[in-house]
Amino acid sequence: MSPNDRHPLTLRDVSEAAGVSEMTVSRVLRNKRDVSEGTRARVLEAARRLGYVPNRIAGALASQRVNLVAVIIPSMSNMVFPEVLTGISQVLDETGLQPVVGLTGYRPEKEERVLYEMLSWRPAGVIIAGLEHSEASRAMLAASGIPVVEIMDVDGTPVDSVVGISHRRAGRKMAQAIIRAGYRRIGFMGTKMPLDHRARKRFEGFTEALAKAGVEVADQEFYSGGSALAKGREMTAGMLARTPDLDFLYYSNDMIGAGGLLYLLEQGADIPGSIGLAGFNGVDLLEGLPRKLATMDACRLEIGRKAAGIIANHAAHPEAPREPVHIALEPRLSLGDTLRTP
Amino acid sequence: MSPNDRHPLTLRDVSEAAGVSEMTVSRVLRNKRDVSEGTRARVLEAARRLGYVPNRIAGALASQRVNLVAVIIPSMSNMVFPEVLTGISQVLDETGLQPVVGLTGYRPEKEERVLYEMLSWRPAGVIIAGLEHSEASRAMLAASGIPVVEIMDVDGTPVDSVVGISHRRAGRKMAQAIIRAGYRRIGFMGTKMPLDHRARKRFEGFTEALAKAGVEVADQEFYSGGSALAKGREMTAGMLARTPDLDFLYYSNDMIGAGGLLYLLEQGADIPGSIGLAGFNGVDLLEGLPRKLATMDACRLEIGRKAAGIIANHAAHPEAPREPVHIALEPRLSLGDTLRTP
DNA sequence: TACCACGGGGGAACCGTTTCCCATCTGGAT
DNA sequence: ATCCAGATGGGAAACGGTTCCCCCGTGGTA
Repeated sequence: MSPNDRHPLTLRDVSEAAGVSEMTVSRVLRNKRDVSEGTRARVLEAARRLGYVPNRIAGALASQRVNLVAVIIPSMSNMVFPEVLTGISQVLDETGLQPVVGLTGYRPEKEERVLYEMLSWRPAGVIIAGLEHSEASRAMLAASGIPVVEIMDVDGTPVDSVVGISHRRAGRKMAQAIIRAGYRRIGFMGTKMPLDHRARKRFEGFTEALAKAGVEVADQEFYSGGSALAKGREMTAGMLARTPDLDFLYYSNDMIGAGGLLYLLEQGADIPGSIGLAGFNGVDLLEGLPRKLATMDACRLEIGRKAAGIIANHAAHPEAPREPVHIALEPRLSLGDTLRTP
Repeated sequence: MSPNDRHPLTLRDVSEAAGVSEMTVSRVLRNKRDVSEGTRARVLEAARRLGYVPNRIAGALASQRVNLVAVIIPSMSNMVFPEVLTGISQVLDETGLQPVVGLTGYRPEKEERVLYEMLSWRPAGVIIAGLEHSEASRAMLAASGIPVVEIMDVDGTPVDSVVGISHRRAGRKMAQAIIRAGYRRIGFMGTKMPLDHRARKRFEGFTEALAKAGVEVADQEFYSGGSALAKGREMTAGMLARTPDLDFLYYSNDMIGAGGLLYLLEQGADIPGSIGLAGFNGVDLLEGLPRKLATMDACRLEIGRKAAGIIANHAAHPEAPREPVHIALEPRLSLGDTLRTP
């Protein structure tokens, strides 16, 4: 308010304005006891009038406590991570903790840099996607001394806590449902991302369960970049031209699955009679499609909420002994209208 | 590495291990001059061996410089803000600056709290969605003394810099295109969000331009919650049942527009002959639809990149005089297959 | 009256860096 | 031999809070 642009306000400025010591101002602003109602009101009024905003950097240094939670994820460009973030925010909002997001672009070196950067702020906890990290990253996480929650995936050895689903199992479950429904000539479409370990694990679980039933993937194709919906369309057209006798198409995500579904509907395909389809993720976009695509829910919101809960819990009870928490959520299969019942 | 869990490592630990002073370690780690190659190597080696991660809190306090950029947006749940964030990250990644995201849920009080929280970390800049803020928020922004970029919208008075499009103009442009194409009985569907000022401005611009042509919106409906694609479907069905003679439907976002499009295609409607459609945003999802929905690109990625660029520029030249930058991007109309040419 | 507990508030040290300035050493010029 | 510049490195004082401990005054109690 007062055009005192000399230098950002400090506790001292407020204390002088209120006629008390800096200590008292600090106590008032942190809602500590040992201050009378009168002084408290005076201090609050002075702080408000001056437009004082405390300096958390100094506060954090002195108290050795930081209200930041590092969240490290590969990307924002598909719907999955934003939804995880929404879950994290929902829970953290109630606790005074603040998420800080870092993006790795699925690149381990980038992940390492981002992690280093984040840890240098001494956050209250780390939420990081995946279980696959560079040696150095794992070392940093382990040495940080703060709670770490690896999310999305449970197939592997976590550094500390973990919240996710088993993608291998998700792949298997889908394969089993497909086999049970009587499909045998199965095609697979997915992203061309060697570093997307979760997609890989789903595919592995999928082929493994097919093998158990004596079935092999009859055709497969991988894409990268571009609009997923359009890619699903193109790839489906291409694959069916190449391998016309397919009776099922498994897509590694709902978006390309939806593209394939729209394409097949236009072609007048008999779904799920002569050809079935399934995707993965359970995005709510599917609700509005002409037919509901079979899919498997990845529990994204819940993963975010649970992970944030673990960090929040540690932050609330700093002295409590640290037990790693391992939560494996169960992806729910939804048959939709594109996977016939046996 | 060494199981020295006593207490997080400090410069002192590294300096002792390397046999130099803390100052020298600090210089090495910040790539400053005045250190011989030999010492530099020894220090680096010691830091690596110990697994030292600098404490930026202390660093920031001492140097009065912070590499964080506050990004304050309403939500992550539609594709628009994640894409803006992607743009911001792309640019900030090159500069050593780190975005910190805060979510407001379109609520001014929440925005105020989040902003306060963010400013208390003394970030290098603030990127905040929209031009409408509470009195207190505007005061905080103005008093903060750091570069502020308001994004998405240019219809209003910015606190400092601004990057966005004119939503009013976007609405007008779309209305003009519709009128020019000869449509006259126009229905509107949008979100029921009194606090989504940008949607409101688009609608205002839209009706204003229609009025100029002597046309009024013949029917309108607002929704909230749920899957946008499904809502678009339902609302379209409902509206056409209620007002069967509509010859155009304008949707406030592409998702509900896509729902409406899918519905009408199923009904075998003659698009764009007897009924036209248009959405807003230019999401790349539209590429894969059976017909391409007419839409208007909101330049989301570019907004993020430009806004981040302004902050990065200020951070790189701290002493340069601060000129507010005003950038109005031009949304591109794309006729797709659902808006006939005149 | 002496004592003590307690409410209310202040002072000093410290958190781990960076900034600023000074000390030392070397080698070449004088 | 002396002087000085440049290279290299160290020391002390911030930075703006919080923690910990102490002080003062008051009022009830023995």
